[in-house]
Amino acid sequence: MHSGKHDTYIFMEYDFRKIEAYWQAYWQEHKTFKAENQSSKPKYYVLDMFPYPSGAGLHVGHPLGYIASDIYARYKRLQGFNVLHPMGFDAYGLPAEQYAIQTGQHPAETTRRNIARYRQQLDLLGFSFDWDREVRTCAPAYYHWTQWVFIRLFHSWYDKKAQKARPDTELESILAREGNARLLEEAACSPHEVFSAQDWAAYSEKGRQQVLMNYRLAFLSDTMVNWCPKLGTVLANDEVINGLSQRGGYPVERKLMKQWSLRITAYAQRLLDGLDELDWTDSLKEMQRNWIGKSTGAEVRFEIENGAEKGLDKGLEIFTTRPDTLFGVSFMVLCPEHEMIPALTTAEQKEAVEDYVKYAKNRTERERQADVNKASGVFTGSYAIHPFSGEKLPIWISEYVLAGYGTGAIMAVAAHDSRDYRFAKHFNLPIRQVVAGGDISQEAYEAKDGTLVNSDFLNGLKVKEAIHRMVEEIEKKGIGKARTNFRLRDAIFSRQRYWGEPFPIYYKDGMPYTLPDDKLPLLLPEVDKYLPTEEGEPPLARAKNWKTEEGYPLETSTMPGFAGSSAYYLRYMDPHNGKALVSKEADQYWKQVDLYVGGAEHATGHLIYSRFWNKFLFDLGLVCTDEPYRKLINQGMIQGRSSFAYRLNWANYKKAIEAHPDWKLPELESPAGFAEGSLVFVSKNIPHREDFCDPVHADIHLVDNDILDTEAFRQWMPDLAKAAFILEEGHYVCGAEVEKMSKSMYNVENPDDIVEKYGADTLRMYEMFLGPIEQSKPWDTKGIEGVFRFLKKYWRTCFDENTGALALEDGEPSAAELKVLHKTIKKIIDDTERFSFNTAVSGFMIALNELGDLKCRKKAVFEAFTILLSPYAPHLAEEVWKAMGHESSIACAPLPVYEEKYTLDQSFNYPVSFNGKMRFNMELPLDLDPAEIEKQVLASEQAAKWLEGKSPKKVIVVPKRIVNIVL
RNA sequence: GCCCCGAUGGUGGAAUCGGUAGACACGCAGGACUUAAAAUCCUGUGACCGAUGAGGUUGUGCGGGUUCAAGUCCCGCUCGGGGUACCA
Repeated sequence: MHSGKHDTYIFMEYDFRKIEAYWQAYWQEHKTFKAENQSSKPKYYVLDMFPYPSGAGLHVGHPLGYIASDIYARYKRLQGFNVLHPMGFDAYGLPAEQYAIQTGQHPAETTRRNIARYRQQLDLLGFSFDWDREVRTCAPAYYHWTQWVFIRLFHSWYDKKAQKARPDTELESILAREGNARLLEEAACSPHEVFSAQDWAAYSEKGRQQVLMNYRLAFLSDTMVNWCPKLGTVLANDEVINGLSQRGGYPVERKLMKQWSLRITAYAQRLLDGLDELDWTDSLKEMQRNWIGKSTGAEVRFEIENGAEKGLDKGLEIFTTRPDTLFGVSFMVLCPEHEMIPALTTAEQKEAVEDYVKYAKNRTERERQADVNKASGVFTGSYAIHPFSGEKLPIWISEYVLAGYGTGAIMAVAAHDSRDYRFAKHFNLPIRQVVAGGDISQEAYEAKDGTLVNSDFLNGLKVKEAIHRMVEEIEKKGIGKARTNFRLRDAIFSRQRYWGEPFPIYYKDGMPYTLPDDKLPLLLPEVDKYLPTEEGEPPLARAKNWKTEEGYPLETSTMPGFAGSSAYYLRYMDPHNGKALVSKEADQYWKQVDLYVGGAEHATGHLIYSRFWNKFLFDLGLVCTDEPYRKLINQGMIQGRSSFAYRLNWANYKKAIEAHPDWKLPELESPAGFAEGSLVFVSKNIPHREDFCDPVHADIHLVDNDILDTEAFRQWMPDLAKAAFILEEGHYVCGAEVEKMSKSMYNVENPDDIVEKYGADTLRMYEMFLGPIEQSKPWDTKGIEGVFRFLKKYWRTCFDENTGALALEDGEPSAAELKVLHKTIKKIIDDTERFSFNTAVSGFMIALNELGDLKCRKKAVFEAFTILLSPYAPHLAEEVWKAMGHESSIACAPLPVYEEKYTLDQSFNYPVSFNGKMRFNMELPLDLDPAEIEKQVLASEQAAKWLEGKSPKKVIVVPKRIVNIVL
């Protein structure tokens, strides 16, 4: 962190550098953490979200989750589990490609370098990864299987009735047998025309392929996509945040393009239901539920006035969650992309409608989001007919109706929907209240609470009953039916980029076909530049001979980032298998991830895609569990804690001289002299400092416990060479603020620096000690000394300070010593089980303090203690373990067993309270029953004093807790 | 706007099932050892009243409530963090 003047003293005692280097080499050499695919032991699979290796390397926030999972993995090994704890790299990604575009350097090269750096940093922290199982998504042996799964997705369709994916060969035979009438209902498919078996027989090869495309789980279609011109590619919904790209923050537009998509919507219901079974946090499940966004309601068809003349005799289909408000409909609204618009538009309205559609088309996502509260739209000139009242309802167009949801058309109930209300107010359309409640002259009444009015046969019903009744009526009339909708959209699966998995797809007669399995992996070709071609084709179009042996052109898009990360947990089970993604045996043995640790930011991306991917593989019988991650822990983010020095600004310099002669400021005539090395910094708590000074970032490496190293600060930048400081109590005290960890704020803490100064064991324990694992918190080294002292003290207790030999004694531990030990065994095991690592670290400190008080140096006690400590401070634990004469690594030691008999108390100190207020404590034997306790308490001297002859109304006795007397 | 989560000393946090709030650690103050520093060890440390003691009062964002007993449960707010955003 800063000067190393104390280092010699650290070395004399606990030499963490030597210890950690030794054990890291030992683990690597002995393959201590190698997991076997066959074992008599029960299995446990602990997985971290693998990192994207960025050029900046790891900062202290990254390892937080890795440390937690490593503790748990090591703990499970002690418990006798065969633990799989692998690590790898999510190696495809935009930054490496952006860098390649700028420098011409091959992204594979940058990625390889960054991975090497990550690996080096990870190794320093002493993780128990089985590196023999490392995967990299950009390795051909890995993306072979990403491509292989894509081929399966392409050749599958989703049977809604059976609730599973089935092969397209079955689909073809159904179509040949009976046409698609039934499948339009029973299969997850894109909307398309109904046809008969005879029609199918008459279709050409190309025509059939076009039909099949509507059913495939990986399909090509013209889709409204998020196009990012700056990145030159499309993005998935979860990669767009507030209209800007997640990576880089560039603007994103809506654009109609031919793209690969995954029919993830087919699995919406299963993705929703599956959540109930999972041991995930409620907040994360809730996020996924909202993202999937199930809503139930009804689809209703409205006749168009003179529909037959306009060729619209099929009417207008809308979706609503509030069929109860059908009598409150006063107009209809279509999205600007709606296919019926040309037919609906009357001659008088033609120009206005065309202008509006054009306007809406040119608006970016960002513009639309900025104007959420503005109403805009245009009347088509046509009318729909109310199915019950027969009333004429004007049909409008507005961008507040979305093309991708429901049918892209709504019935507007201005009184009971705030968006319809705003629109009606703006265009002066009628507002008709049909549910009693609220004040609709002010705002829409949206609560699903109240009684129906002005609604014919619904009058007097409660909202819930009315919804039910109306759906019945709609179905009876044959104008619609109950229907469920999901907010979840199909995932756009192609990227117009270089650095990703190539699709195993070639084109024949304009239609895509999959490569045969024996042509996999389809290797990523070399290109001269990582930019799109002049014609706007993706970079792969630059590759020479980018075609099959038969000369068919290959797909030029590549797969998105989530392709490689969707099934990586399976590949770790069997990473070197060249014949299958994962062997049956390996899958049967490891089944699913028992503990998954990673950031909550993947809630609506990776964690959904991955569940979808797994469910698909499950349907194909390739994996044996329906959900990939049984338990999930979201580690919080570690923020930066910036330090500030307070610079006296020139504007206030003269004033400061007058107001504060005690600051002894030199007389300066010009700002030039001021700038040339007469900068003055005022310590944080000097009175009136804030009236004269501006805060400026000071590099946190020049600050220790908020005290600035003024000498180092002067040397930091040339401008500061002659800086002067107004001190308080001999120190310059800095201010601090929590900000994002970033270079520009000079607040990045690098794990290597901490390891260099305190060692990996201290860093590991300190990151855990900082607070609950799920909580976000600023990085602050303030408390690290406490953990460091603990480890030094542990070392000193076990080893002789002068000789370094084991200083523990043989002999039977005393009752008091055993009590401390067993109390600690229980606490550490309980805390580790519930992922409360911060309290576990406290438990070690308490135990060492208590053993210190007892002057305990018994080998038997410290042997058990050291095993408990080994997941948290593995290097030091190994060192002690070896000194005790054990041959093998402590990682294989058996976890000490808690025995209650050593911790049982003979008596218990009962707090006795009167009317809820604590008054005195009374020690009583433990085995008393409540009645006996009550008797003894009431008979006591202290109770008599408090009762003063009165008899208590009530006495509450909670064994081993409290006695409460109510007067 | 909607959904979720949170608020405890100077600081990070503990209190696992409604049962002695503030464990553990940092910081701070005082002391021991030392020529000195570092390292190490000891003592004190929520606030207020009291004499520095005994002792007492008060105290978990705010206002109510349930209970013998509330940081914990219920109702109503305030503030902070995260997610999501015309999803009909």
